[in-house]
Amino acid sequence: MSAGSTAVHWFRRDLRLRDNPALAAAAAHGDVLGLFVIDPGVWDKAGAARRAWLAACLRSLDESMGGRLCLRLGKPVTAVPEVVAEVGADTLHVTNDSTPYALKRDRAVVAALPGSVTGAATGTPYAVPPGTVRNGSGRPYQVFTPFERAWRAHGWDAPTPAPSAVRWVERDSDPRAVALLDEALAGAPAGLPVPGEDAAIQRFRAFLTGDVDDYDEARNDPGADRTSRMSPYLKYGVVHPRQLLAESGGRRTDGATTYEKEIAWREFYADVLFHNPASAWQDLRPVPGLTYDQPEDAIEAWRTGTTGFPIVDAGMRQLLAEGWMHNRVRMITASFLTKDLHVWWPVGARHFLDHLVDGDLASNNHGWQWVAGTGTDAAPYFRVFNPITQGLKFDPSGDYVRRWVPELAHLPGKAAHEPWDQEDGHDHGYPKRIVDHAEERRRALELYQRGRE
DNA sequence: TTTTGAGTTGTTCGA
DNA sequence: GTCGAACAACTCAAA
Repeated sequence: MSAGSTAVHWFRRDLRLRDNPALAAAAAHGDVLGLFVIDPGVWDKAGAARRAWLAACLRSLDESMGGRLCLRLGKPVTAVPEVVAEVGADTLHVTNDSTPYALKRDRAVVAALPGSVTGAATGTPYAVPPGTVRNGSGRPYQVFTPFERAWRAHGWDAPTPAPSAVRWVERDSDPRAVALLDEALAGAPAGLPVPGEDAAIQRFRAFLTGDVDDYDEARNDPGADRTSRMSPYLKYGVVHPRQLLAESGGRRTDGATTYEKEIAWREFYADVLFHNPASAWQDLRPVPGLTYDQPEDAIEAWRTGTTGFPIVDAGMRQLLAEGWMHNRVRMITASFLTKDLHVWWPVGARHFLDHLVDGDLASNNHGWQWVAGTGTDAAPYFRVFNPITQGLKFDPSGDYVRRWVPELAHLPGKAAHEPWDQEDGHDHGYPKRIVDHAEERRRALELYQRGRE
Protein backbone atom coordinates (compact mmCIF):
# COMPACT_ATOMS: atom_id res chain seq x y z
CA MET A 1 0.00 0.00 0.00
CA SER A 2 1.35 3.36 -0.96
CA ALA A 3 0.97 6.04 1.67
CA GLY A 4 -1.58 8.70 0.90
CA SER A 5 -3.05 7.02 -2.15
CA THR A 6 -6.77 6.84 -2.69
CA ALA A 7 -8.88 4.39 -4.65
CA VAL A 8 -12.46 4.63 -5.74
CA HIS A 9 -14.50 1.46 -5.45
CA TRP A 10 -17.46 1.79 -7.76
CA PHE A 11 -20.23 -0.52 -6.49
CA ARG A 12 -22.58 -1.99 -9.09
CA ARG A 13 -23.70 -5.58 -8.70
CA ASP A 14 -21.60 -6.17 -5.59
CA LEU A 15 -23.41 -4.34 -2.79
CA ARG A 16 -21.59 -6.05 0.04
CA LEU A 17 -18.43 -5.69 2.09
CA ARG A 18 -17.77 -9.36 2.81
CA ASP A 19 -16.19 -11.57 0.20
CA ASN A 20 -15.77 -8.73 -2.23
CA PRO A 21 -12.40 -9.19 -3.96
CA ALA A 22 -12.63 -5.93 -5.88
CA LEU A 23 -13.24 -3.96 -2.70
CA ALA A 24 -10.42 -5.87 -1.00
CA ALA A 25 -8.14 -4.86 -3.88
CA ALA A 26 -9.16 -1.23 -3.45
CA ALA A 27 -8.58 -1.39 0.31
CA ALA A 28 -5.17 -2.93 -0.22
CA HIS A 29 -4.29 0.02 -2.40
CA GLY A 30 -5.07 2.75 0.09
CA ASP A 31 -7.98 4.85 1.33
CA VAL A 32 -11.24 4.02 -0.38
CA LEU A 33 -14.14 6.06 -1.56
CA GLY A 34 -17.20 3.82 -1.97
CA LEU A 35 -19.31 5.08 -4.84
CA PHE A 36 -22.67 4.14 -6.28
CA VAL A 37 -23.99 5.91 -9.36
CA ILE A 38 -27.67 5.96 -10.12
CA ASP A 39 -27.66 5.56 -13.87
CA PRO A 40 -30.90 7.12 -15.14
CA GLY A 41 -31.04 4.74 -18.10
CA VAL A 42 -31.02 1.74 -15.78
CA TRP A 43 -33.06 3.32 -12.99
CA ASP A 44 -35.92 4.32 -15.26
CA LYS A 45 -36.17 0.85 -16.73
CA ALA A 46 -36.58 -0.81 -13.35
CA GLY A 47 -40.08 -0.97 -11.95
CA ALA A 48 -41.09 0.49 -8.60
CA ALA A 49 -40.43 -2.76 -6.76
CA ARG A 50 -36.87 -3.18 -7.97
CA ARG A 51 -36.09 0.49 -7.44
CA ALA A 52 -37.32 0.12 -3.87
CA TRP A 53 -35.25 -3.01 -3.40
CA LEU A 54 -32.13 -1.37 -4.84
CA ALA A 55 -32.73 1.65 -2.60
CA ALA A 56 -33.06 -0.61 0.45
CA CYS A 57 -29.87 -2.46 -0.45
CA LEU A 58 -27.99 0.83 -0.87
CA ARG A 59 -29.25 2.14 2.47
CA SER A 60 -28.12 -1.05 4.14
CA LEU A 61 -24.72 -0.89 2.45
CA ASP A 62 -24.38 2.73 3.50
CA GLU A 63 -25.13 1.80 7.12
CA SER A 64 -22.54 -0.96 7.06
CA MET A 65 -20.05 1.67 5.86
CA GLY A 66 -20.87 4.00 8.70
CA GLY A 67 -22.84 6.29 6.41
CA ARG A 68 -19.97 6.89 4.01
CA LEU A 69 -21.41 5.58 0.76
CA CYS A 70 -21.19 8.30 -1.84
CA LEU A 71 -24.25 8.43 -4.08
CA ARG A 72 -24.28 10.19 -7.40
CA LEU A 73 -26.77 10.59 -10.19
CA GLY A 74 -26.00 10.64 -13.87
CA LYS A 75 -24.40 8.77 -16.70
CA PRO A 76 -21.44 6.81 -15.29
CA VAL A 77 -19.24 8.02 -18.14
CA THR A 78 -19.33 11.50 -16.61
CA ALA A 79 -20.22 10.83 -12.96
CA VAL A 80 -17.46 8.32 -12.25
CA PRO A 81 -14.51 10.29 -13.66
CA GLU A 82 -15.84 13.35 -11.81
CA VAL A 83 -15.70 11.61 -8.45
CA VAL A 84 -12.32 10.11 -9.24
CA ALA A 85 -11.02 13.61 -9.89
CA GLU A 86 -12.72 15.05 -6.80
CA VAL A 87 -10.94 12.72 -4.40
CA GLY A 88 -7.72 12.64 -6.40
CA ALA A 89 -7.86 8.87 -6.72
CA ASP A 90 -5.26 7.08 -8.77
CA THR A 91 -7.19 3.85 -9.27
CA LEU A 92 -10.76 2.86 -9.96
CA HIS A 93 -11.83 -0.59 -8.74
CA VAL A 94 -14.84 -2.53 -9.93
CA THR A 95 -16.21 -6.05 -10.05
CA ASN A 96 -16.50 -7.19 -13.67
CA ASP A 97 -19.95 -7.06 -15.15
CA SER A 98 -20.24 -8.72 -18.54
CA THR A 99 -23.80 -7.90 -19.58
CA PRO A 100 -23.86 -6.20 -22.98
CA TYR A 101 -24.77 -2.80 -21.55
CA ALA A 102 -22.21 -3.02 -18.75
CA LEU A 103 -19.37 -3.89 -21.09
CA LYS A 104 -20.10 -0.87 -23.25
CA ARG A 105 -20.57 1.38 -20.22
CA ASP A 106 -17.33 0.28 -18.57
CA ARG A 107 -15.28 0.71 -21.73
CA ALA A 108 -16.57 4.26 -21.98
CA VAL A 109 -15.83 5.00 -18.33
CA VAL A 110 -12.28 3.68 -18.52
CA ALA A 111 -11.71 5.73 -21.67
CA ALA A 112 -12.97 8.85 -19.88
CA LEU A 113 -10.63 8.48 -16.89
CA PRO A 114 -7.72 10.90 -16.64
CA GLY A 115 -4.59 9.36 -18.12
CA SER A 116 -2.92 8.94 -14.75
CA VAL A 117 -5.75 6.86 -13.32
CA THR A 118 -5.76 3.10 -13.75
CA GLY A 119 -8.86 0.95 -13.84
CA ALA A 120 -8.85 -2.43 -12.12
CA ALA A 121 -11.57 -5.05 -12.51
CA THR A 122 -11.51 -7.96 -10.07
CA GLY A 123 -13.91 -10.87 -9.80
CA THR A 124 -17.41 -11.33 -11.21
CA PRO A 125 -20.90 -11.89 -9.77
CA TYR A 126 -20.50 -15.61 -10.53
CA ALA A 127 -18.79 -18.59 -8.90
CA VAL A 128 -17.10 -19.26 -12.23
CA PRO A 129 -16.57 -16.23 -14.47
CA PRO A 130 -18.71 -16.26 -17.64
CA GLY A 131 -16.67 -17.45 -20.61
CA THR A 132 -14.54 -19.80 -18.51
CA VAL A 133 -16.27 -23.16 -18.81
CA ARG A 134 -15.49 -24.73 -22.18
CA ASN A 135 -15.99 -28.13 -23.75
CA GLY A 136 -13.27 -30.44 -25.04
CA SER A 137 -12.91 -28.41 -28.25
CA GLY A 138 -12.56 -25.17 -26.33
CA ARG A 139 -16.02 -24.00 -27.32
CA PRO A 140 -18.75 -22.77 -24.99
CA TYR A 141 -21.46 -25.22 -24.03
CA GLN A 142 -24.84 -24.91 -25.71
CA VAL A 143 -26.82 -27.18 -23.39
CA PHE A 144 -27.11 -27.11 -19.66
CA THR A 145 -26.32 -30.62 -18.47
CA PRO A 146 -22.78 -30.90 -19.87
CA PHE A 147 -22.16 -27.30 -18.80
CA GLU A 148 -23.14 -28.16 -15.26
CA ARG A 149 -20.84 -31.18 -15.24
CA ALA A 150 -17.90 -29.11 -16.44
CA TRP A 151 -18.83 -26.23 -14.12
CA ARG A 152 -18.71 -28.54 -11.11
CA ALA A 153 -15.46 -30.07 -12.32
CA HIS A 154 -13.97 -26.58 -12.68
CA GLY A 155 -14.82 -25.85 -9.06
CA TRP A 156 -15.07 -22.47 -7.44
CA ASP A 157 -12.97 -20.39 -5.10
CA ALA A 158 -13.59 -20.31 -1.38
CA PRO A 159 -15.06 -17.04 -0.10
CA THR A 160 -12.49 -14.41 0.73
CA PRO A 161 -12.54 -12.71 4.09
CA ALA A 162 -13.85 -9.17 4.42
CA PRO A 163 -11.28 -6.43 4.16
CA SER A 164 -10.23 -6.14 7.80
CA ALA A 165 -10.52 -2.39 8.00
CA VAL A 166 -11.35 -0.25 5.04
CA ARG A 167 -10.29 3.34 5.53
CA TRP A 168 -13.26 5.03 3.95
CA VAL A 169 -12.99 8.42 2.37
CA GLU A 170 -16.06 10.61 2.68
CA ARG A 171 -17.63 12.70 -0.05
CA ASP A 172 -21.05 14.32 -0.22
CA SER A 173 -23.79 12.47 -1.97
CA ASP A 174 -25.85 14.15 -4.65
CA PRO A 175 -29.07 15.26 -2.94
CA ARG A 176 -31.04 14.35 -6.06
CA ALA A 177 -29.79 10.77 -5.77
CA VAL A 178 -30.71 10.66 -2.09
CA ALA A 179 -34.16 11.99 -2.93
CA LEU A 180 -34.61 9.28 -5.56
CA LEU A 181 -33.87 6.63 -2.96
CA ASP A 182 -36.35 8.18 -0.52
CA GLU A 183 -38.97 8.27 -3.21
CA ALA A 184 -38.29 4.68 -4.20
CA LEU A 185 -38.48 3.46 -0.61
CA ALA A 186 -41.77 5.26 -0.08
CA GLY A 187 -43.20 3.17 -2.90
CA ALA A 188 -41.85 -0.12 -1.58
CA PRO A 189 -44.16 -3.09 -2.07
CA ALA A 190 -45.21 -5.31 0.79
CA GLY A 191 -43.03 -8.31 1.42
CA LEU A 192 -39.73 -6.84 0.28
CA PRO A 193 -36.87 -8.96 1.67
CA VAL A 194 -34.86 -7.62 4.59
CA PRO A 195 -31.89 -5.88 2.98
CA GLY A 196 -28.28 -6.48 3.90
CA GLU A 197 -25.60 -9.12 3.98
CA ASP A 198 -26.43 -10.33 7.46
CA ALA A 199 -30.09 -10.71 6.62
CA ALA A 200 -29.23 -12.61 3.47
CA ILE A 201 -26.93 -15.06 5.22
CA GLN A 202 -29.40 -15.49 8.05
CA ARG A 203 -32.19 -16.20 5.59
CA PHE A 204 -29.99 -18.66 3.75
CA ARG A 205 -29.02 -20.52 6.91
CA ALA A 206 -32.67 -20.84 7.86
CA PHE A 207 -33.26 -22.30 4.40
CA LEU A 208 -30.39 -24.75 4.91
CA THR A 209 -31.73 -25.85 8.26
CA GLY A 210 -35.35 -26.18 7.32
CA ASP A 211 -35.80 -26.62 3.61
CA VAL A 212 -32.82 -27.61 1.55
CA ASP A 213 -32.77 -31.35 2.17
CA ASP A 214 -36.11 -31.97 0.47
CA TYR A 215 -35.67 -29.05 -1.89
CA ASP A 216 -36.11 -31.25 -4.95
CA GLU A 217 -39.77 -31.69 -4.05
CA ALA A 218 -40.55 -28.67 -1.90
CA ARG A 219 -39.22 -26.07 -4.34
CA ASN A 220 -42.14 -26.74 -6.68
CA ASP A 221 -44.91 -25.88 -4.23
CA PRO A 222 -45.71 -22.18 -4.63
CA GLY A 223 -48.04 -22.19 -1.64
CA ALA A 224 -45.45 -23.63 0.73
CA ASP A 225 -42.89 -21.09 -0.46
CA ARG A 226 -39.87 -23.17 0.46
CA THR A 227 -37.38 -21.81 -2.03
CA SER A 228 -34.28 -20.03 -0.79
CA ARG A 229 -35.45 -16.55 -1.85
CA MET A 230 -31.84 -15.63 -2.57
CA SER A 231 -32.50 -14.23 -6.04
CA PRO A 232 -33.07 -10.60 -4.93
CA TYR A 233 -29.82 -10.69 -2.94
CA LEU A 234 -27.94 -12.26 -5.84
CA LYS A 235 -29.33 -9.65 -8.20
CA TYR A 236 -27.36 -6.86 -6.53
CA GLY A 237 -24.56 -8.97 -5.15
CA VAL A 238 -25.61 -8.57 -1.54
CA VAL A 239 -24.41 -12.14 -1.39
CA HIS A 240 -22.08 -13.89 -3.80
CA PRO A 241 -22.99 -17.37 -5.08
CA ARG A 242 -19.59 -18.50 -3.78
CA GLN A 243 -20.81 -17.76 -0.27
CA LEU A 244 -23.99 -19.78 -0.78
CA LEU A 245 -22.09 -22.70 -2.27
CA ALA A 246 -19.67 -22.64 0.65
CA GLU A 247 -22.51 -22.53 3.19
CA SER A 248 -24.33 -25.47 1.63
CA GLY A 249 -21.18 -27.33 0.63
CA GLY A 250 -21.16 -29.69 3.59
CA ARG A 251 -24.47 -31.23 2.65
CA ARG A 252 -24.55 -34.09 0.24
CA THR A 253 -28.28 -34.55 0.10
CA ASP A 254 -30.25 -34.65 -3.15
CA GLY A 255 -31.86 -31.39 -2.12
CA ALA A 256 -28.54 -29.61 -1.69
CA THR A 257 -27.32 -30.93 -5.03
CA THR A 258 -30.49 -29.66 -6.69
CA TYR A 259 -29.97 -26.29 -5.08
CA GLU A 260 -26.44 -26.11 -6.47
CA LYS A 261 -27.93 -26.94 -9.82
CA GLU A 262 -30.12 -23.86 -9.61
CA ILE A 263 -27.02 -21.77 -8.97
CA ALA A 264 -25.48 -23.51 -11.99
CA TRP A 265 -28.45 -22.42 -14.13
CA ARG A 266 -27.78 -18.83 -13.20
CA GLU A 267 -24.12 -19.30 -14.19
CA PHE A 268 -25.06 -21.08 -17.40
CA TYR A 269 -27.36 -18.32 -18.57
CA ALA A 270 -24.73 -15.69 -17.79
CA ASP A 271 -22.30 -17.73 -19.87
CA VAL A 272 -24.79 -17.98 -22.74
CA LEU A 273 -25.31 -14.22 -22.67
CA PHE A 274 -21.57 -13.63 -22.54
CA HIS A 275 -21.11 -15.56 -25.76
CA ASN A 276 -24.37 -14.41 -27.39
CA PRO A 277 -25.07 -10.80 -26.37
CA ALA A 278 -27.85 -10.55 -28.95
CA SER A 279 -29.79 -13.35 -27.26
CA ALA A 280 -30.87 -10.88 -24.59
CA TRP A 281 -33.72 -9.72 -26.81
CA GLN A 282 -33.55 -11.93 -29.89
CA ASP A 283 -34.27 -15.59 -30.43
CA LEU A 284 -31.16 -17.61 -29.63
CA ARG A 285 -32.42 -20.30 -32.00
CA PRO A 286 -35.29 -19.00 -34.06
CA VAL A 287 -38.06 -21.43 -34.88
CA PRO A 288 -38.36 -21.23 -38.67
CA GLY A 289 -41.67 -19.86 -39.89
CA LEU A 290 -43.06 -19.23 -36.41
CA THR A 291 -45.42 -16.26 -36.29
CA TYR A 292 -46.95 -14.47 -33.34
CA ASP A 293 -50.19 -12.77 -32.33
CA GLN A 294 -50.60 -9.36 -30.67
CA PRO A 295 -53.87 -9.68 -28.76
CA GLU A 296 -53.67 -6.42 -26.79
CA ASP A 297 -56.65 -7.10 -24.51
CA ALA A 298 -55.48 -10.59 -23.68
CA ILE A 299 -51.95 -9.35 -22.98
CA GLU A 300 -53.40 -6.78 -20.61
CA ALA A 301 -55.47 -9.48 -18.89
CA TRP A 302 -52.28 -11.50 -18.50
CA ARG A 303 -50.40 -8.53 -17.04
CA THR A 304 -53.14 -7.73 -14.54
CA GLY A 305 -53.96 -11.29 -13.55
CA THR A 306 -57.47 -11.44 -14.97
CA THR A 307 -57.22 -14.27 -17.48
CA GLY A 308 -59.71 -16.50 -15.68
CA PHE A 309 -57.03 -19.16 -15.12
CA PRO A 310 -56.46 -19.23 -11.35
CA ILE A 311 -52.80 -20.22 -11.17
CA VAL A 312 -51.87 -17.75 -13.92
CA ASP A 313 -53.77 -14.91 -12.26
CA ALA A 314 -52.33 -15.73 -8.84
CA GLY A 315 -48.81 -15.55 -10.19
CA MET A 316 -49.30 -12.35 -12.13
CA ARG A 317 -50.89 -10.68 -9.11
CA GLN A 318 -48.09 -11.85 -6.85
CA LEU A 319 -45.66 -10.27 -9.30
CA LEU A 320 -47.46 -6.93 -9.20
CA ALA A 321 -47.91 -7.00 -5.43
CA GLU A 322 -44.51 -8.28 -4.31
CA GLY A 323 -42.18 -7.89 -7.25
CA TRP A 324 -41.55 -11.58 -7.00
CA MET A 325 -43.08 -14.77 -8.34
CA HIS A 326 -42.46 -18.38 -7.46
CA ASN A 327 -40.36 -20.08 -10.13
CA ARG A 328 -42.84 -22.80 -10.96
CA VAL A 329 -45.47 -20.14 -11.53
CA ARG A 330 -43.06 -18.10 -13.69
CA MET A 331 -42.96 -21.06 -16.05
CA ILE A 332 -46.73 -21.49 -16.04
CA THR A 333 -47.46 -17.81 -16.69
CA ALA A 334 -44.74 -17.63 -19.35
CA SER A 335 -46.13 -20.68 -21.08
CA PHE A 336 -49.58 -19.13 -21.00
CA LEU A 337 -48.41 -15.96 -22.72
CA THR A 338 -46.33 -17.71 -25.35
CA LYS A 339 -48.34 -20.88 -25.99
CA ASP A 340 -51.94 -19.93 -25.13
CA LEU A 341 -51.84 -16.32 -26.34
CA HIS A 342 -49.11 -16.91 -28.97
CA VAL A 343 -47.27 -13.76 -27.98
CA TRP A 344 -43.59 -13.22 -28.72
CA TRP A 345 -41.57 -13.92 -25.54
CA PRO A 346 -39.82 -10.48 -25.22
CA VAL A 347 -43.21 -8.94 -24.42
CA GLY A 348 -43.40 -11.12 -21.33
CA ALA A 349 -39.72 -10.88 -20.52
CA ARG A 350 -39.99 -7.08 -20.53
CA HIS A 351 -42.96 -7.16 -18.15
CA PHE A 352 -41.14 -9.52 -15.80
CA LEU A 353 -38.00 -7.38 -15.87
CA ASP A 354 -40.07 -4.30 -15.12
CA HIS A 355 -41.55 -5.79 -11.98
CA LEU A 356 -39.24 -8.44 -10.55
CA VAL A 357 -37.02 -7.36 -7.67
CA ASP A 358 -34.61 -10.07 -8.85
CA GLY A 359 -35.04 -9.13 -12.52
CA ASP A 360 -31.83 -10.36 -14.11
CA LEU A 361 -31.36 -10.02 -17.86
CA ALA A 362 -29.55 -13.31 -18.44
CA SER A 363 -31.68 -15.55 -16.22
CA ASN A 364 -34.99 -13.92 -16.98
CA ASN A 365 -34.70 -13.67 -20.73
CA HIS A 366 -33.11 -17.05 -21.31
CA GLY A 367 -35.70 -18.59 -19.02
CA TRP A 368 -38.34 -17.04 -21.24
CA GLN A 369 -36.61 -18.35 -24.32
CA TRP A 370 -36.53 -21.79 -22.79
CA VAL A 371 -40.29 -21.72 -22.30
CA ALA A 372 -40.87 -20.23 -25.74
CA GLY A 373 -38.79 -22.92 -27.39
CA THR A 374 -36.25 -20.52 -28.89
CA GLY A 375 -33.54 -20.94 -26.26
CA THR A 376 -30.86 -23.39 -25.25
CA ASP A 377 -31.87 -27.00 -25.65
CA ALA A 378 -35.11 -25.86 -27.25
CA ALA A 379 -38.05 -27.51 -25.58
CA PRO A 380 -39.93 -29.96 -27.73
CA TYR A 381 -42.55 -27.95 -29.57
CA PHE A 382 -45.32 -30.08 -28.09
CA ARG A 383 -44.45 -29.16 -24.53
CA VAL A 384 -47.29 -26.82 -23.63
CA PHE A 385 -48.14 -26.32 -19.99
CA ASN A 386 -51.76 -26.94 -19.08
CA PRO A 387 -52.45 -24.18 -16.54
CA ILE A 388 -55.20 -26.17 -14.84
CA THR A 389 -53.26 -29.41 -14.54
CA GLN A 390 -50.20 -27.51 -13.34
CA GLY A 391 -52.25 -25.74 -10.69
CA LEU A 392 -53.81 -28.97 -9.44
CA LYS A 393 -50.47 -30.74 -9.43
CA PHE A 394 -48.27 -28.14 -7.76
CA ASP A 395 -50.79 -26.28 -5.63
CA PRO A 396 -53.08 -29.16 -4.68
CA SER A 397 -54.27 -27.41 -1.53
CA GLY A 398 -55.29 -24.34 -3.52
CA ASP A 399 -53.61 -22.21 -0.85
CA TYR A 400 -51.45 -20.27 -3.28
CA VAL A 401 -54.33 -19.42 -5.57
CA ARG A 402 -56.62 -18.28 -2.76
CA ARG A 403 -53.86 -16.15 -1.25
CA TRP A 404 -53.53 -14.06 -4.40
CA VAL A 405 -57.01 -14.25 -5.89
CA PRO A 406 -59.54 -13.22 -3.24
CA GLU A 407 -62.46 -13.86 -5.61
CA LEU A 408 -61.67 -17.55 -5.20
CA ALA A 409 -61.49 -17.49 -1.41
CA HIS A 410 -64.88 -19.16 -1.10
CA LEU A 411 -63.73 -22.27 -2.94
CA PRO A 412 -62.24 -25.00 -0.71
CA GLY A 413 -59.14 -27.01 -1.54
CA LYS A 414 -58.36 -27.74 -5.15
CA ALA A 415 -61.78 -26.51 -6.25
CA ALA A 416 -60.15 -23.07 -6.41
CA HIS A 417 -58.39 -24.22 -9.57
CA GLU A 418 -61.63 -24.93 -11.42
CA PRO A 419 -64.07 -22.22 -10.38
CA TRP A 420 -66.20 -22.78 -13.50
CA ASP A 421 -67.21 -26.15 -12.07
CA GLN A 422 -68.49 -24.58 -8.89
CA GLU A 423 -71.29 -22.25 -9.91
CA ASP A 424 -73.19 -21.35 -6.76
CA GLY A 425 -75.43 -18.66 -8.16
CA HIS A 426 -73.31 -15.87 -6.67
CA ASP A 427 -71.10 -13.60 -8.70
CA HIS A 428 -67.77 -13.57 -6.94
CA GLY A 429 -66.28 -11.27 -9.53
CA TYR A 430 -63.75 -13.70 -10.92
CA PRO A 431 -63.30 -13.29 -14.68
CA LYS A 432 -64.30 -15.91 -17.21
CA ARG A 433 -61.49 -17.68 -19.03
CA ILE A 434 -60.28 -15.53 -21.89
CA VAL A 435 -59.29 -18.50 -24.08
CA ASP A 436 -60.01 -22.18 -24.46
CA HIS A 437 -56.79 -23.90 -23.48
CA ALA A 438 -57.31 -27.05 -25.54
CA GLU A 439 -57.97 -24.97 -28.64
CA GLU A 440 -54.97 -22.67 -28.08
CA ARG A 441 -52.76 -25.66 -27.45
CA ARG A 442 -53.73 -27.06 -30.84
CA ARG A 443 -53.05 -23.69 -32.43
CA ALA A 444 -49.66 -23.42 -30.71
CA LEU A 445 -48.65 -26.82 -32.05
CA GLU A 446 -49.79 -25.74 -35.49
CA LEU A 447 -47.79 -22.51 -35.37
CA TYR A 448 -44.65 -24.26 -34.21
CA GLN A 449 -44.96 -26.94 -36.83
CA ARG A 450 -45.68 -24.67 -39.74
CA GLY A 451 -42.06 -23.75 -40.47
CA ARG A 452 -41.02 -27.37 -40.55
CA GLU A 453 -43.05 -28.27 -43.58
C1' DT B 1 -14.38 -38.37 -38.77
C1' DT B 2 -18.12 -41.03 -37.33
C1' DT B 3 -21.13 -42.72 -34.14
C1' DT B 4 -23.89 -42.76 -30.26
C1' DG B 5 -26.53 -41.34 -26.40
C1' DA B 6 -28.86 -37.73 -24.46
C1' DG B 7 -31.40 -33.51 -23.77
C1' DT B 8 -34.86 -29.29 -16.32
C1' DT B 9 -39.37 -28.53 -15.28
C1' DG B 10 -45.17 -31.71 -20.17
C1' DT B 11 -49.68 -33.55 -21.94
C1' DT B 12 -52.76 -36.72 -23.70
C1' DC B 13 -54.53 -41.01 -24.83
C1' DG B 14 -55.57 -45.58 -24.32
C1' DA B 15 -54.91 -49.91 -21.98
C1' DG C 1 -56.77 -44.19 -10.84
C1' DT C 2 -52.44 -45.51 -12.74
C1' DC C 3 -49.00 -46.23 -16.21
C1' DG C 4 -46.47 -46.35 -20.45
C1' DA C 5 -46.18 -44.78 -25.00
C1' DA C 6 -46.39 -41.29 -28.34
C1' DC C 7 -45.75 -36.74 -29.45
C1' DA C 8 -40.18 -34.90 -34.06
C1' DA C 9 -36.45 -34.02 -35.32
C1' DC C 10 -32.22 -31.97 -34.25
C1' DT C 11 -28.12 -30.56 -32.06
C1' DC C 12 -24.70 -31.18 -28.91
C1' DA C 13 -20.92 -33.47 -26.52
C1' DA C 14 -18.03 -37.01 -25.95
C1' DA C 15 -16.26 -41.46 -27.07
